[in-house]
Amino acid sequence: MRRVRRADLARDADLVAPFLLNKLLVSGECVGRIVEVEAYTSIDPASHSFRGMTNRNAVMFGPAGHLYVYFTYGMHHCANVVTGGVGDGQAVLLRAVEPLAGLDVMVARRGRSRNIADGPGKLCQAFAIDLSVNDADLCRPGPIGLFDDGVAPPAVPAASLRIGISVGVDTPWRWTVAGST
DNA sequence: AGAGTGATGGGCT
DNA sequence: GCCCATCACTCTT
Repeated sequence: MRRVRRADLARDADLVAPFLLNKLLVSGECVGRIVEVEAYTSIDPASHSFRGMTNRNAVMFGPAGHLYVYFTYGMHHCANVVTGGVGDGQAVLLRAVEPLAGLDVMVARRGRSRNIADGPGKLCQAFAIDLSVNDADLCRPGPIGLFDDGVAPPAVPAASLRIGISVGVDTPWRWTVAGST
C-alpha cells in the first residue's frame, strides 16, 4: 500500500477526481475507499475559490495534496483534496467513502450503524475530520493520508456531465464508483 | 421512494 | 441579513 504521490494530484481537478476513485482515505484506525467525488475549479461559480482567495479558502490556493476542510450549515464539515498548482484554487470534494476498517469507531462517532460515510458531512464525522486538520498534508505522514492499494480506478467512472458551456453551470462534475450506493 | 423542512453558525455582500 | 458543496427526520405516494 503506497501513499498517493503529490505529482498525481498536481493536475486539474477534473482529471484528479476520477483518479481518486478507489483510493484509500486513512485516519488512525479508520480506512475508507473513495466512491464519490466532485471537482471544483476557480471558473466554477459554485466553487469557494470562484471569487478569489479569502481566509476560509486559502488552503485551496496552496500546494496540491493538502486537505481543505470547511465548516458549513452550522454543523457539518466537508473534506477536499487540493489539486492543480499553487494559486489555482482547485480541489476535489470527497462526497462518499465505503468504510473498510475502524468500523466500530465510525459507528460510535456517527451514532448509527448504517449510512456511516455516504455523504460529505457524514464521512467527516466518521473520520473525525474538522478544522483542526485543515491544511494537513495527505502525501506525508500525519493525522490523515491518501493511499493506493493497487486497485485501479474504474476504467469508465460514472460521471454526471456538465450542462452547456457557460460559466453559469449549476451541476459540478461528479464521479462515482458504480454500484457503491 | 420522494418531497418537504428545521437545525445551526460562519462567511461574505 | 442572507446564503449555503448537508443531514436526519417527518409526512406523503
